[in-house]
Amino acid sequence: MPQTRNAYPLLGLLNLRSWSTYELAQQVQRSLHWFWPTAERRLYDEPKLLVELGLAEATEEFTGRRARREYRITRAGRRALRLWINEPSAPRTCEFEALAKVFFADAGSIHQLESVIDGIAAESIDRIKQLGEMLEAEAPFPKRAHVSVLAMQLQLEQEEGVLHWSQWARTQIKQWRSTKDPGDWPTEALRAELAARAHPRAPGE
Amino acid sequence: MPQTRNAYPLLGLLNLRSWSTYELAQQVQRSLHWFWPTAERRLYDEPKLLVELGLAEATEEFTGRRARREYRITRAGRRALRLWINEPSAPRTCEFEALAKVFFADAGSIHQLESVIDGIAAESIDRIKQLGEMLEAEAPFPKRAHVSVLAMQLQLEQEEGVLHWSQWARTQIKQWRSTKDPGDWPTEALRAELAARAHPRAPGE
DNA sequence: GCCATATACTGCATGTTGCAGTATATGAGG
DNA sequence: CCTCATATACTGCAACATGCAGTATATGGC
Repeated sequence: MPQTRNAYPLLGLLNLRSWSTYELAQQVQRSLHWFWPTAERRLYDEPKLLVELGLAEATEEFTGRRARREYRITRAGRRALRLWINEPSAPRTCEFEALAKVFFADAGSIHQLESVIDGIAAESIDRIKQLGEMLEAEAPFPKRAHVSVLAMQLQLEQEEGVLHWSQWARTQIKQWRSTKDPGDWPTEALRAELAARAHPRAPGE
Repeated sequence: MPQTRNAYPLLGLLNLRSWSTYELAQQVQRSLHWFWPTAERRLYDEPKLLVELGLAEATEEFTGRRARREYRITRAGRRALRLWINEPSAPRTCEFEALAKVFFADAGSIHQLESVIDGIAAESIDRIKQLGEMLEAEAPFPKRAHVSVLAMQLQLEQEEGVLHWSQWARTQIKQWRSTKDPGDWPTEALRAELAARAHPRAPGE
């Protein structure tokens, strides 16, 4: 079966309709990218690999002299897609450079930390806006609205969570003397509160 | 300045103390991996690149005949780290195979979807547990507890968000006839609710 | 006609990953 | 003491992913 990381997500899109490569690239940017980021460069080679494996078919079409490859899923492709759902999923990973900067904030100044946090806020506001636009636009696949809404619920909540955290963090660091000295900020109490949340215990325990 | 993606996060760790490569690899797994996932294989080459750039220094030490390289940050390294904090951060990305499966759930069955969601729940429970253990263990860098707690607040909240979503999603799909037919599930009302959340409007607007 | 942008790609150097392997040290158990 | 599993400490390498720059043709506005 497919060896590359993008094979199944791409089969997922091909299962919705046929696409030209350029259209695929655009659709990946619009929807898949939120939870399956990949370089556009790959999107021109990967469908060809699917064709080699019999999971997709390609036709070449022309606009004047400009060629375009259009891909369509095969029955074997649909079957592979269905089986993929059964397989254990890879652990979730998140690449968050700004949070790394927060984690190493004591290497810089409070002003720098403020900027980083503001950047985090701005990004989540922008992503929430983008999600909003997608939710309000005419749905490209109306019959799939229910699964789309199910997934977007999580996407939106994650973005809201990041935004709320950034607002909270902004208020908290105001109490710090410096990035190296939190002054009277209740570090220990917050640590204990987080620990309790991570280990829910019965009242008597 | 450094060309590789791991340079600055590694400098961040080197700024805390000196490390052998193996120790670095372990520490990356413990802390950085949550928001800066990288392959262990890289951790043996990258510090050498930092040394070449004058951002770190290495000493070779021995346990009997077994060699070990220990790395320590330089002043230039500290400066580079501080400047990194000022640079625009790369957009956050999240690789979530299970959510991709949810997104393409209509290619499979309700039972498959239930399994995927249960897997999501199990993973977040495990990660919350791990965070709890970290919060309760003796802090490796007590003087940095405040920045650590600040970052972990976001980590924990994201995990809780995923867990809550999975619980909610589990109740919702119970109402679906199939992954292709949500029956009377209020798709449109939920879509509208999400849209409203994504576009906060004043009451008169 | 010109030009900016869209559509539709590809070559390629560089960076990243996963895996399998090597070498030495350590400690438990027989 | 010996054996063996695991830890410590790496490296080689094939395959894959990425970013970037480039090419070619189509489109539409001025």
